[in-house]
Amino acid sequence: MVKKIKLSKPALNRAEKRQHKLDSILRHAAAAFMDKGYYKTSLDDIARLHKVTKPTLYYYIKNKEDILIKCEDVASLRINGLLDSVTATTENGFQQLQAFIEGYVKIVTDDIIRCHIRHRGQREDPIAREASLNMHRDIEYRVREILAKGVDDGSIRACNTTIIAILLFDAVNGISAWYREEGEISHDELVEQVLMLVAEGVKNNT
Amino acid sequence: MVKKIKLSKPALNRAEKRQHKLDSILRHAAAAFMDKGYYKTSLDDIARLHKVTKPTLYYYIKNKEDILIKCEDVASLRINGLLDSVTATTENGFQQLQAFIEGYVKIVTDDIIRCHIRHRGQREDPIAREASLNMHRDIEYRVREILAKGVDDGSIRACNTTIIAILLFDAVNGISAWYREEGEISHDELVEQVLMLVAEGVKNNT
DNA sequence: TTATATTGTTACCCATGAGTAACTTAAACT
DNA sequence: AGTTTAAGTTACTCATGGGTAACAATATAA
Repeated sequence: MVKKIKLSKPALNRAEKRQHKLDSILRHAAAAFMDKGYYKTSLDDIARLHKVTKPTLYYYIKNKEDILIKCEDVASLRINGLLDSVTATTENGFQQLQAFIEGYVKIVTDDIIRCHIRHRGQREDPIAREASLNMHRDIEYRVREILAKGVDDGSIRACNTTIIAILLFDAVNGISAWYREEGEISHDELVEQVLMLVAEGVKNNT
Repeated sequence: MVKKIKLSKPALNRAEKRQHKLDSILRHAAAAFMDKGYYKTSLDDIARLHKVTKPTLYYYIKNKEDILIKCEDVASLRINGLLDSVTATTENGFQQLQAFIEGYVKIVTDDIIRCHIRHRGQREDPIAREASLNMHRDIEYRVREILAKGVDDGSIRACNTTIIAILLFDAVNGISAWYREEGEISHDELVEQVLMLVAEGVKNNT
């Protein structure tokens, strides 16, 4: 008889497993929210995607809205992480803006980011609502700061950085609603077109 | 005793009155949808805004979703009307694009237009959903045609008109979510900034 | 092996809100 | 005037779905 090897600690401890489960729930939920919208997605739907029953979800989340909040936390980390790395360089403002857009177009197809973009500010709890709006404002503000830096160092023309930041951010956020990686348009072409628009506009000056 | 003057036909006949009531319902509904979102707005809420009771609404609308559909019809008429007048001129593509953006920024603060932008495609009935998406696609297509005309006549630089049309359209549609006429930013400043971005981008080329 | 905390289940409660039936009041056209 | 149509009301039905209580199974630790 083969001697049983005593298994050392399982590959993943409880906390890690729990975290994985939560991540999976958030992913499934975000995908469902993007597919059918928040209100048309029931907790039973989400539970089914995750192959558990509804009450089990409550072991990982506080309530339905908490899913949205947790998704947003993940999205916030990723977007702010991108902004951190972009603004940490010694490049000029315009180059940082380019880098941000490139990075943003890469992550904007992720369901959790898409979910955040589509559902931000849609909270029933006024505190959660405020937090969501503030989080978005903070990000927008950081984009504005990049523009301001560019205006300052001369790489970006003088403009109302508040307005321009919102317009640009809305344009790239919009990508999350229509762009599909499997579709006709390649990622590179998309980035190229966005960058050209941002840099030069559309007017022909030749 | 004063002789009673026989009143001639009332100022508004029934069909007109009915139309006015319907318009008012749509307006109230659109405002409520923008304030709280479609699903958080009950028919009782809308009825209350209109100072009637819920069943009365059913004299004017088929069901809740029908409100969204009727709002969209109004929005479609206005946006396509703008596109009609813009494309009827002999101006070049870039000038037509400018004219469209100017006109669009003017109407984008209207609750019914905002409601359409926010809720397009969000239909339970698959046929209504398809209709909503097609309507939006048609408009987007017409913007693309303006760009294509501009590329053709040399007023707009060569670009992927499909992508650029969506990006620009998303940027201006986004305005409906944040711009308030009572706010800090004047309408003229907003239009100026949008047109500058569209024309020249943000890069400083001096 | 046994005790304990962790996951999970079945079966329910209950608030909400869309939609309807049946009835009342007001207006308009002979 | 009286009849008809429009417009509105009160009082319901009923499906949906978030959330919970109470119980069952599984895994970890002693």
